[in-house]
Amino acid sequence: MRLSTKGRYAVTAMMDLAIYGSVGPVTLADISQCQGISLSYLEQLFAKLRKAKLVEGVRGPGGGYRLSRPASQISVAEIIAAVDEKVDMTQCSGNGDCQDGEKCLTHDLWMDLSQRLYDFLDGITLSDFVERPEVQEVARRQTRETLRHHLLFGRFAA
Amino acid sequence: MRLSTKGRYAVTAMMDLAIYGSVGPVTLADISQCQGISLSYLEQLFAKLRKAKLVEGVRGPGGGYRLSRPASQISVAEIIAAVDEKVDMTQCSGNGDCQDGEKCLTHDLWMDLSQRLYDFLDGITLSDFVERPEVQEVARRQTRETLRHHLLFGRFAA
DNA sequence: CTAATACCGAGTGTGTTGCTAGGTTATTAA
DNA sequence: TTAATAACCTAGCAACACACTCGGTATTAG
Repeated sequence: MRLSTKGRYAVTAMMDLAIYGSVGPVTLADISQCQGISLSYLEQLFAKLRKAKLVEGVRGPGGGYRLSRPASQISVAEIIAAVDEKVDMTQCSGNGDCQDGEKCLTHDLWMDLSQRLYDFLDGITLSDFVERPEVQEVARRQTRETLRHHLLFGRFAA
Repeated sequence: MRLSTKGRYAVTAMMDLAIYGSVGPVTLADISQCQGISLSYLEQLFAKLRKAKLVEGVRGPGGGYRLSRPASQISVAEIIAAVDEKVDMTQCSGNGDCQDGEKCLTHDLWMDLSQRLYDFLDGITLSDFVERPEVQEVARRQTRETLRHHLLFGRFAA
């Protein structure tokens, strides 16, 4: 379980999908502009998120990305694990073939801590953030703006 | 709050100090051998841990490192924060000077998650690991070995 | 058809990681 | 006093991850 800015980008982008996804697919261009992340980098991140079955892409105009599951069923741990590179996991890679007991001891202790951390992050879902009142507030306001924006560009024009 | 193998090295090394520190200072050479980490790299990590007042160095033969506080008062979060490099923290670095509310929204949500994570890791101390029965078991056995080792080299010889 | 958008791959500069190598101090045991 | 031990310090380096640019293809709505 590694945690860096890469994970933060992925989580915040997924938050955007959870918050604004009710209107329709969210484009990476929107996220790129709002979060200040490069578009191509977002594409790489979403390639992994898509491979992990966390999001679905919708091609063509009016397309974008949407969550492939309800926000309440997507945990922060899943998102971070999806964009994480495989990490070496030390010499004794879970096999327990250490040279002496001392190494295995601290190794096990770390695995214990690592598991606790994963469980903690696995217990936090995207809906935990979406349902906060101030988010609802801003989301409502910004959804109107998004709608207005879309109307300006004729996306939902009758 | 970043989390990588660097943090794992620091935490496991601190676990060693907590477990075997009762006998006396623990040398970096011992940790290096047991954990399979380079000695110089350990020195760099411990330079930061020392700067963060988490450990104290004892020079000369029979020297090494010891915890500067009881294991029950050293949290995992402190250790990881000590060896972490300063991270950029996005463009809007806590000032809230984002261009639009949307960016600030997810930024705040991430800060919230980040804080929850820190609090979680701050609630886990080194003593949580040292006090586990199987650790006590191995530590007792290995302490004998350590003592025997020291006796072989005349460290505690009368 | 045309524009929008996902999707894909190559390449690039920068920073972190973990290491090697080579020292200097401080302290202890002989 | 001397020699060994171990902390402490600096510089440099190879490998990798990070985040980015650039260029392209495929799909779909209007």
